[in-house]
Amino acid sequence: MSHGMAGRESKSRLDAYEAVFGALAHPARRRILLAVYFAHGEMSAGEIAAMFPHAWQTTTRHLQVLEAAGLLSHERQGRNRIYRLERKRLTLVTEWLATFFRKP
Amino acid sequence: MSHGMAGRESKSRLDAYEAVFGALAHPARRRILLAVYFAHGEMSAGEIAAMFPHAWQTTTRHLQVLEAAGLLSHERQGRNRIYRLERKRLTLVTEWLATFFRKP
DNA sequence: CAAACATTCAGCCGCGTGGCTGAATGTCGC
DNA sequence: GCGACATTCAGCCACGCGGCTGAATGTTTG
Repeated sequence: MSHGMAGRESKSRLDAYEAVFGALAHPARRRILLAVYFAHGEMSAGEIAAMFPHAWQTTTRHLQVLEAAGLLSHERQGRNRIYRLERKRLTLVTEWLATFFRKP
Repeated sequence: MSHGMAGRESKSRLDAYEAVFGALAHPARRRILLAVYFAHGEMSAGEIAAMFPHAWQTTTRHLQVLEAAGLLSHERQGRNRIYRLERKRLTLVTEWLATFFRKP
């Protein structure tokens, strides 16, 4: 018990998978991630919302889901909100997939 | 236009992403894939259903979702249905992820 | 063939999700 | 400070999803 929350870690890890895979399930959210990536990792909420036909309020919620999953972070810049891609978080998925391709 | 259905391909490809990411969104379905993998790639519907607290009919539907996404296939063996893991299909996800980690 | 077993098919239902609209918040320019 | 702008917050509604139960299908064994 040297490091404190040993048992907890795996619990919250499962939640993390849940959040990340859940976030990736929606096509609009996958598009957002790709768009931000191709815009060199940063994009304002307005620019992102402009990509979609639906109301920007809807996009706002998608952004919140992505941020809650740890896939995006934001920072206020003047009157805009700049969203930044958190690529490290995607490695969770990579890890999960890697299980299936390990040679025994 | 040398290869014929050029425009179509990307359409169905998008559907494929939709199906695969959608299938992976549910924790029970992720568990099923892992379980089948650790059982050396094959498992009967009954064995899979036994892993979960909920009714087996519910698991049946999860299996259908996974099969529709191309992540599992099945084959009748006596009175059991044997499900087999289709690892190749997971490479769709790998590809999608790879985009984010290419060095320019 | 009948009974037992493994599994799916069909239909019901409650809840979360994703779309919308209408207000609220925060920031810049004059 | 006021008005314009960018963005979020709050609340509404419809639809799909994932759970359930009850019947149907197909297969083996005596």
